Amino acid sequence: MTDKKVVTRFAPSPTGHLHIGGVRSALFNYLWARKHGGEFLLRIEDTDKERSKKEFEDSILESFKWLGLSYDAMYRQSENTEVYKKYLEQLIADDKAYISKEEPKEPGDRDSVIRFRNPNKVVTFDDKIMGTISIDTTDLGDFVIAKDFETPVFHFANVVDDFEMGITLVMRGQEHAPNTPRQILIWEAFGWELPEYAHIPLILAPDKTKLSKRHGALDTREYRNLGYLPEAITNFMALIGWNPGTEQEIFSLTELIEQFDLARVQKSAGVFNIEKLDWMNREYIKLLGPDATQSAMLMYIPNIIRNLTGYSNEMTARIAPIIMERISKWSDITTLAEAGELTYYFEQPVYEKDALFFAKTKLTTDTKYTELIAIIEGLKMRLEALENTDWNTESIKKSIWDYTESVGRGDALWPMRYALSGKDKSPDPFILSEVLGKEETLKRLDIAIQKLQN
RNA sequence: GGCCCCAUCGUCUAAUGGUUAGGACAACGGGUUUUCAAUCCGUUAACCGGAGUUCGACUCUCCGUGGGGUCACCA
Repeated sequence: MTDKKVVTRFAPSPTGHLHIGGVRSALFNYLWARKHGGEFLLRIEDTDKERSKKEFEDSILESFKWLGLSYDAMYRQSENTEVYKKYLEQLIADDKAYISKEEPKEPGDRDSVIRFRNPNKVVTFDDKIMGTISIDTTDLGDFVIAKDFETPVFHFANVVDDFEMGITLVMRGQEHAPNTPRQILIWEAFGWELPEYAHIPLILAPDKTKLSKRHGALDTREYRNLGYLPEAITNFMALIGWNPGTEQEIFSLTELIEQFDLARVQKSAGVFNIEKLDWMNREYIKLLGPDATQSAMLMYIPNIIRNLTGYSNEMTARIAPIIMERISKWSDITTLAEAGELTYYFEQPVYEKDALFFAKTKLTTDTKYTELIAIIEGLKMRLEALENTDWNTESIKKSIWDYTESVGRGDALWPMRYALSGKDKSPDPFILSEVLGKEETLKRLDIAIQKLQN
């Protein structure tokens, strides 16, 4: 096959959304094809008429688009019935298969199916990842390959299509490995040249069991909705079960195409580690420009913030850089907002006056209120002197820095920050002052003074 | 249960017979600092067990143990 053009495929059945594990199968097939200038095909395996749904097909296609995995052609098995019928007839004519009378065992079972005449032999194949695998197919018996001429079953349709589409490498999850011999039997019955096989390791949940619904988000669209970036998803998925052998961790899709190598694919299953995904997603967020982060802010800021009387899109855009520093995915914006961490940007915070005192305050207990008032007045006076046009973090800091040093930084900066945010934890007072604006900053300092006077 | 596959820090992994077993995430500690975040620096932490083979095994072989997959008229 050395000179043959590489053709790979991803063959999902539209009985559910694109599973996150499926993303990696698709990705590896995509990478391998692109790396070799070959073709990557998408084949919708919708032979199960009851369980296949258009809605799932749409969802899968949508996820592909989002992930940026382009395919060269798309097929549906449901549109290929004539071809299967032709090959089914051929197999029966050659006495490699036969129509079998059955006693239905379960509801829905037919009283007649098409069975493959199993030669009952040991099938050995060379897997590009697992190595040589040898399995006795005897206990498979004469397995069913079609319910009738119009209704082929997975193994048969899969083989026929892989042949018809000229697939050179069948790469899929390791759960398919034990099924491969029966498919090889069908290939051999037709006398077709076998494709190569590569069974990639499974992705496991943190408890090392198979990834399933109860482990959380599985549908690729959920990751999109949570605000993960597609580049982070593909990068992260590529690194489960594969590594370049170097210490590089961040890869664009293009770099993955260049560096991906089947020879370096793991044999053992890997756990899906969401913390590392979060870290990686953050790395990608850091690469984004202000436009992208601002529109993400606008999109993910929840109604509890939007409904505040002081709300403005302008403020939301302005605090974007501050928020970006403390999130790893867009939905964290919502989480932050819902935890009350964003409210003070839009309205005067509510707090107790004693909270204005720095924990390690040097102020004398019996006169501390008047002392603190004096400090805040001192801050105000210096800030007022700042021109509106010069109202930025650096100038603000410069204008009060020496003063805070003279009265004790903590005793000045803590109350200033508290007056602006009403929170024990927040960005520093200089940044806060800048985004709040001169007028609002002075107003909040006044309010702090008023509180202290009562 | 039969058959198949797998086995290095908690997790993703590097190592292709000779390394102080390396990196990343996480965790922890520290610097910076008014708090948080960010950032920088550092620490803890692994070869599943037992026999071989060999001068020498994480690396090779066998057995055991553990984990996973698969055994449909689903894919």
